[in-house]
Amino acid sequence: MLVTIDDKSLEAAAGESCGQVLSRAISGKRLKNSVACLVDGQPRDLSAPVPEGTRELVPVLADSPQGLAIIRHSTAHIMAEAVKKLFPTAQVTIGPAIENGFYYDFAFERPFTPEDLEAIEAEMQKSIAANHPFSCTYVPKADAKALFASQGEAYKLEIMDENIEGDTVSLYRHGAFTDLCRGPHVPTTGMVKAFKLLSVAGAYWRGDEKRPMLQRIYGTAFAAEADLKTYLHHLEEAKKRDHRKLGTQLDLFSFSEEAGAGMAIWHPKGELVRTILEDFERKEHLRRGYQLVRGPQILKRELWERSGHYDNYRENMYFTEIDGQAYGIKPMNCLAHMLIYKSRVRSYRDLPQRYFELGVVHRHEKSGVLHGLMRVRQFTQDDAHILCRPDQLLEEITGVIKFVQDVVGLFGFDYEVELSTRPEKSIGSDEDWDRATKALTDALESLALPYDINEGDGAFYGPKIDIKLKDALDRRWQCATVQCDFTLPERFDLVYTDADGERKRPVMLHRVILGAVERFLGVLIEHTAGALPAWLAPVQARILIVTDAQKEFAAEALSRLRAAGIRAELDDRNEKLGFKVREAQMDKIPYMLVAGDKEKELGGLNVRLRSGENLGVKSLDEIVLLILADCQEPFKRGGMRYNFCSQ
RNA sequence: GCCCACGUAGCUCAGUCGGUAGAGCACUUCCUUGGUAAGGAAGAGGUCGCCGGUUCAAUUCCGGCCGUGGGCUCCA
Repeated sequence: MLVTIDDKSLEAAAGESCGQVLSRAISGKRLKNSVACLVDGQPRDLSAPVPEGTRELVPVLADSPQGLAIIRHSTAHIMAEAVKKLFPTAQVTIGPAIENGFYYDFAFERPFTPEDLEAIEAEMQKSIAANHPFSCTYVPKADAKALFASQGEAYKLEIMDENIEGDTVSLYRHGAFTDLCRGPHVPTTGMVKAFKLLSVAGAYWRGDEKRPMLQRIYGTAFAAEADLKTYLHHLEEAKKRDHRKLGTQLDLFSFSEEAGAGMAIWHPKGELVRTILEDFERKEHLRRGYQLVRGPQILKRELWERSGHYDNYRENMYFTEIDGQAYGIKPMNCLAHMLIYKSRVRSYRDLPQRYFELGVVHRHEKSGVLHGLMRVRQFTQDDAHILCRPDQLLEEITGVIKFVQDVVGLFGFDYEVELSTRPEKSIGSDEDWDRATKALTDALESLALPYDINEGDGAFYGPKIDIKLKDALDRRWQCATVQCDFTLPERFDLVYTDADGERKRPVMLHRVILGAVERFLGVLIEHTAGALPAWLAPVQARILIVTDAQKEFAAEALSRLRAAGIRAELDDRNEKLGFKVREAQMDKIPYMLVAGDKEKELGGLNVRLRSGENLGVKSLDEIVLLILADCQEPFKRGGMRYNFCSQ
């Protein structure tokens, strides 16, 4: 795999390409599966000459992550070639590889249509069939600018002016198409074995909404046709898990054009799930020393002016007027929590104060960003504000992260952690920022949580940790977050009397665990494909009768299950058992309890799980214990306590 | 907010190159009492998102609005 180059072989390799040296050292087959190589860790074309001083060469295999990125980026070039050939007036801009594919942004006078995409694909196939080599040349920047200027490629000129330092640029050519590019690329276009163009969408030039809107064509490519098929199949499957689809199918929630965009309407089953989840949250917060509080839905505008929300967040807020007095509908819960803190004199002994509220907030999100339950205009945050002394910061942050870990672990999510540090525009002293950032990193490290750093992406008032969960289509949604805040305590003049009798400023932590109940449920529905764990399932058990000879027996069994606290229902319709099982399966009900003559005689019910497994006939007592144990199981595993029997 | 696409029965979708519409599931009634993913028959259900324009005539063409989807920007 790894080819070490000593001085002697480097001399022998003089004038040879990396590919030639590698082909001598490794089997031809392996080289055939390679799309590029790493020269001392740097990705390079196989056709590149071996640079002086090279110590090692490593082939990059087509199906490795790096290999896929190179294939995808090369496919983007082939796509740009096809677009320029079919639509000569289109201007090329940039076309990187991304997580599951690639895109290329074009400036063109009319929108691309699905038919255009087909034509582009066909044109790409021609280029691939021709098996053009990708070649790299280094030219003076001035020459490259002359070349792109002659082709009317204004965006490429801008990139050279603003983004490329030095006097030399690299150009990649295949067939008749030349692009400004750093590379590397696959050796020839024929190495692209499997690709598909997926969609076209608008995208701002340089991601700036004040710049022109370009057209972005998304596509994907894989090392082999089978991998592409698998991926496309995965996309289809993921769409079936879409929480918007399942929300309708399972009758959990809906949106109504009449009610308004971004306003979820919770149906009985959905509201039940929410209630169970919120009840769980209240208990877990109380266990961890939080206090339950509740603020008003609208507060006087002056308060929002004082907090800075009016200046910084006004476009996202809704306002109203009462008796000539202006009010703002809360987009956040912190203000009332601070008023609670201020309602009496606080001693250092009183800290930390941890105020928890399932706070309903309204935010005027731009219409284009609304997305099912994931992005709505009214939502409920599991919000808390912790007011503590600076010396308590580390312990409080650690406690919050541990809390998040417990909850995320309970549901078995994949997640990513990001630490965002001080942005350019920020307030507060260096000392405060350093202490807060250190507290956040110390907390992450003490819990051995891997994390990425988002330099300069913190809030203007303090650094933060974000935890992002993935949805069915691999999109990331921010859920939990912990933010340090020195500003609001300042603005609202929050103080406590310290041991030395001095009045001091507490630090405020803003934090959420689930984030928003709505978003979290959206992600959870996709994560579980709608088969919610038994403790959260709106209907835990459904009794299915075989004939109406068991109606009475089944009704009796139902009331016994309900008396034991099981959320059960009865399907005594005049339908065949197979039909009822099918419906119960589609409703994702964890326990299907069949009542036939046999069961009636034995005084029990036949237990079928939604996995299809049949546990045989069990007594009602056994069934109750079975379901309750199933409900407790995730909590036991996570070392949490949540008592179902007390409900 | 921006670019593009879409909006037909409760749900999933056909259809109409301008002459007011159809299927499956669901719903109601009847037959069927059937043992682990769809038994049968009949019936009912739509001002084709809303408002305007063009036209003898608009669900169909045009415009505006509302809503949804894929992205961009922004965020829990």
